[in-house]
Amino acid sequence: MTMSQSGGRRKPPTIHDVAREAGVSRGTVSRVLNGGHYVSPAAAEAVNAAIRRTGYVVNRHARSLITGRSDSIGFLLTEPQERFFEDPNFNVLLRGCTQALAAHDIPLLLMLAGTQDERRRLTRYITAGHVDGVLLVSSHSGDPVAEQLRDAGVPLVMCGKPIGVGSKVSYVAADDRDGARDMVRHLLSLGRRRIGMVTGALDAPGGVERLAGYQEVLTEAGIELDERLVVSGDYSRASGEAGAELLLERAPDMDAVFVASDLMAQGVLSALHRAGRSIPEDVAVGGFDDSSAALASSPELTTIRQPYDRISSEMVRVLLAQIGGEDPAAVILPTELVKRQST
Amino acid sequence: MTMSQSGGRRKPPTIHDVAREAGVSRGTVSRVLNGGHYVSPAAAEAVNAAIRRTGYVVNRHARSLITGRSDSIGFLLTEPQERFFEDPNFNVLLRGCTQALAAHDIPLLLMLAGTQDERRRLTRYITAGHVDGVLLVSSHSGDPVAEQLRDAGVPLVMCGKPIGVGSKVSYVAADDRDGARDMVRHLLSLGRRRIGMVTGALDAPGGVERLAGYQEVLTEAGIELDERLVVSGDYSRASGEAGAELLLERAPDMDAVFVASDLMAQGVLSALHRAGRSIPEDVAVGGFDDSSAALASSPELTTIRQPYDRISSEMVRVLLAQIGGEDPAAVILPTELVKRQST
DNA sequence: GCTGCTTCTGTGAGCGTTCACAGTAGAGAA
DNA sequence: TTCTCTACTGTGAACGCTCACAGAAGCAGC
Repeated sequence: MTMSQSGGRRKPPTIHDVAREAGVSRGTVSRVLNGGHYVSPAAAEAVNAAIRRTGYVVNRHARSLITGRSDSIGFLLTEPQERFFEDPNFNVLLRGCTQALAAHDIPLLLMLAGTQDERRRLTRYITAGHVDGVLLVSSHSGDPVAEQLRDAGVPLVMCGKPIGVGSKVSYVAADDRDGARDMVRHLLSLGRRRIGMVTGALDAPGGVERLAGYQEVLTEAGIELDERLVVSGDYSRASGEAGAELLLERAPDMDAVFVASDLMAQGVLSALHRAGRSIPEDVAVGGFDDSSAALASSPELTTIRQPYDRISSEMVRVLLAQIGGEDPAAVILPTELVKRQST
Repeated sequence: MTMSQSGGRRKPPTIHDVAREAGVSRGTVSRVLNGGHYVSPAAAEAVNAAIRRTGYVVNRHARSLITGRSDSIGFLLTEPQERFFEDPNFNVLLRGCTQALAAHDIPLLLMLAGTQDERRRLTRYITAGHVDGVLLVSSHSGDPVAEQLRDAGVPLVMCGKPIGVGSKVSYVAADDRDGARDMVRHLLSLGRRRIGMVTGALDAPGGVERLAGYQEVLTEAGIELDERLVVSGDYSRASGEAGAELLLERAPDMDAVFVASDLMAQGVLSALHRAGRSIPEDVAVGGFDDSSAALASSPELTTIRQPYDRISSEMVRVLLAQIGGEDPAAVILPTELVKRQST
């Protein structure tokens, strides 16, 4: 067979070249390219052979011009830049989405909107139709961007439950409350009774739910809630450190802490070490996420695994469905307790 | 020709609408859009007003179809996926490039090629002309992808010096050797004489240069090189940990270690702690990168700062220049010693 | 007057696709 | 025969833009 050579090639082959090569018309080649219905087996075979021989690749711009679709989707992160630097979760999510989209041969456009200006610029870009849909990640939800995009009719899926409940925006989230429950039950099963908590950001459902799960299990166990044992954080490492210091001050007899993210738990571990507590003997520490931070900590962190791979693949699935005309959907995925050395 | 109005407005305005609105022709609008040369001030003003009034945004697909440019560039990472999860440097680079491109209103397509299959798929995608150029990140260079893209005539800039020296590929890198020299001189200035090293991957210039700098300074200082003091790593946290264990076994009298990346230095710190060494009293530890890992370590890491923000902006600058027809270029940026608690 | 030059403007063509539609061939039914 | 139906194929027109080119207007020099 003829090898596809890379001689003095200047312009790439067009659908016309393929048609001529296969001895058929443009229309037939186009039909083969898009599903292959109403094409005779012989023609399809000839076209495929011609495509292989010429090294033809469809010109996405020409296709987009007529279909009105861009066949690309945006990954929009509306977070201050430090969090993107610091938090491994974004990475995992970004990678998962990129791969899930790659399976559909859809490129991902990375959009980082740390500032107000960037947010405006990107919103305009998106609403101009340059992407077919948006995967939106933002831990402080109640984000105006989400509503703007939804109102502009842009297919949209958020990671984590958005704050406006009935707002008709798709989202995929882990079962935060259930995960929190599992962790606190685990700490109770180890005989701990003075269990503190460093919460996540409480302006978003994720943080609220994890706190609720903690309170729920303690109440069930007949343990009175002690507000000195709860401090709030914002998912950053620094807030974990500060939170632990505050807890030690307020409740020196604390024998366990449930921390709403692994990154914060890293900060908690530092503070506890500094205070001379040994882990898990004096204080057991439980995290949330099972991010790479959990393994990088010493001791390695017992944590609640969020199924990030499934979260990202579900986000993509729901988004593509929505682009295909389906209604917005909410997906809640189960979490899993991962026991390591810190408890 | 009064047929364009038909019920509720669905389609976005085109250049034609703007032209009619401004009372000029398509050509004039196009000229205003692309630089505004050969346009009278009056016409330019009318066009801009019309653009504002109609909310017109150029259709990039139509433009790309005729110009042949896609006005987007790819960020290609050819690394096994674990490294992308683990290493904060990629994040910083990715963010820097995204922002530098955003300033030119150029979207970034994220391309992750962990496997051979993905590499093939993405190479085809790129050579099909779907992006105007590629920012290539790969710590194990000598990457066949780089040569393939270069041979296909795709504008390309690598992060870090590629292994084939005269290979006519643009790259931007920090001055690895000089950084290593600074760090080792710093350790010497603290009175340390038994200085170990955990190297980076030695199949790429970055790792080799850092080792060379280390050897150079020791030799200058009249210290005999001791091969028991050098172990090789691969930039991963685990390899740092293993490396430190090996060093402790081979040279228990070691009083300092220079580690070729912060992430590996984290591993080194763990191993040293476990062995009961106090830092920096017993062993001083110096890292490389000044990534977020340096601050997340305890004690905080003395390290060599790579100017990632400048690296990314230079990569973008060089790439855009190359797309504009300029020759490939190499840029070497200076590093800086950052003193913290680990030395 | 004609010629040349500069600055500005409008027009037709065409980029590579998809889509709607018209057309063909062959099989089966009336 | 003729008509209908199905399975397939080819063709012209878009899609929204840029580019080359032609032309207009103004001005100067001869």
